[in-house]
Amino acid sequence: MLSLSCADPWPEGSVVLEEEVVTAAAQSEELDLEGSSASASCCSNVSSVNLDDSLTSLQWLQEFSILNASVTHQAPPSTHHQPHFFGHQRLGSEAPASPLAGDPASMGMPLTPGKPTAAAYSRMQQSLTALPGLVAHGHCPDEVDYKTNAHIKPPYSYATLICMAMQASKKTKITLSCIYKWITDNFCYFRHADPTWQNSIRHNLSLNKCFIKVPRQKDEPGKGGFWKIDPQYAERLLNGAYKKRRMPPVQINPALQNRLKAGPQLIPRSLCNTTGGQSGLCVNPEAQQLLMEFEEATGADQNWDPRLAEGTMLGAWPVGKGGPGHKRKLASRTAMAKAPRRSSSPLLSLDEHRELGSLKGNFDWDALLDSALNGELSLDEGGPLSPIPQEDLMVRGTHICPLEAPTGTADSSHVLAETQRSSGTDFDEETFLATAFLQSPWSEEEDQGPTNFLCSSTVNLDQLFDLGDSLGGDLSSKIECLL
DNA sequence: CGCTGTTTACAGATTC
DNA sequence: GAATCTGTAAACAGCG
Repeated sequence: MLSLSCADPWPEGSVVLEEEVVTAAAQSEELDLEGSSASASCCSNVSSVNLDDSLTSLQWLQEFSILNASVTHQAPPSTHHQPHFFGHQRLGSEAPASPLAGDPASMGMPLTPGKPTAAAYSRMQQSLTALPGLVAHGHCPDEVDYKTNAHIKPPYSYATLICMAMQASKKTKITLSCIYKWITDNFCYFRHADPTWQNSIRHNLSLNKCFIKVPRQKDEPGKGGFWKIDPQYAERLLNGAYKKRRMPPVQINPALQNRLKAGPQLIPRSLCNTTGGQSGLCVNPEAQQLLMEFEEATGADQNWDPRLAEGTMLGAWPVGKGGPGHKRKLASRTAMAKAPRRSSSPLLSLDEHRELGSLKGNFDWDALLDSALNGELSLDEGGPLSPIPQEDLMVRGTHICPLEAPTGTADSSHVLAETQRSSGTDFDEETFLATAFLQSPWSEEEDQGPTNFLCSSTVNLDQLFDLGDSLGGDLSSKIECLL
């Protein structure tokens, strides 16, 4: 059974206000695509300049398109949800809505804009319309809200997911259960999926040299150790981050599928959509109808892409010869149907709940992309919340020295330019952007208040955390509270 | 007992 | 087609 009903870490009502989106969209219109405005940072400039050069520079961004089968038929971007590539959509400034509260995924409800979604992709797409030839796929995917869409497997590798979780944790190290927690919180798919993915996570952690195990101190309670990203391999991982990985067109969560088939009584309460006065009412025929409509729409929209065309709806878990693990997954699904295994553990020990405080819905794709492209992220800053010690940051053999300028605008381009010069020519934007991505704090509340000091300063919070850890967990907790 | 972590094996996808 | 990457499955041991 689902044991994640406790995983609603966000206060009720912490929804993303629609007007926030509108405001952000309006703000975005003030930013020019050329990145020529003063407010548009150098990163925007860098990106836009290089956009003409190579598709690969934004290939990792196009990753957002590969699983767009989930279609919401939203109004054109020119209306309400104004796409904006370089603008700010500070959704993260609001505590994100709980992915479990009114989880539309279980019903195939339309996807919500904003949050861990491909909304940024939409913004990018519109921006890219001015850049002929860059939109390789030639389609305009709507938003895939991975946070609430349980039907579509996120197109990210497990290593990337781990990396994201580590980033979101804002700590240098993170426990396995926190990784689980973050993934399930931010990717609805995994909340409903067979927990074998956790095995893959563990496998990845153990196997991938990018991840270093940090043994738990003897006096530290809890199970297992911590994990962190090895700076030595960070760049390699970053290059892999968002690297397109071919995935089955639509991966309907089999566990969810089984529950849907089994009937509403099997749908956990946490998955019930409580909106629209349906509180407590689990998946009803109407909801299932919505699911069917969703699936039909998905199938219809897959027509544009032959790769997606073979995707089907319920029962279409990796179809044909494609799809990883299609052989054994069959048996697995069978077993799953018999007993939808779900981690019975609460995933977290009590002492880790505090640790998870910084994981609460911090993942803001829009802000992430915006930050990366606005130059808020910079290699020089090391990112106040970067888990990668800035002094260790290597980009293809080039040491990125921390600069003194606290803001990553012109300095970022400087770094990039310097890097390009020093490393020859093969430093690409993907690396830069991906690096920036991983250096980015998930923008949220900490944008205000005391955090401003930390964020704007050159203080390396990792070092701070390390210091805090060395001095005692209490201090570390206090530091975290400041964030 | 369940979670954590390691290891092995295999297969599909991607890259060169 | 080989190498590599990634995902999946499973067995096993250690630990709390």
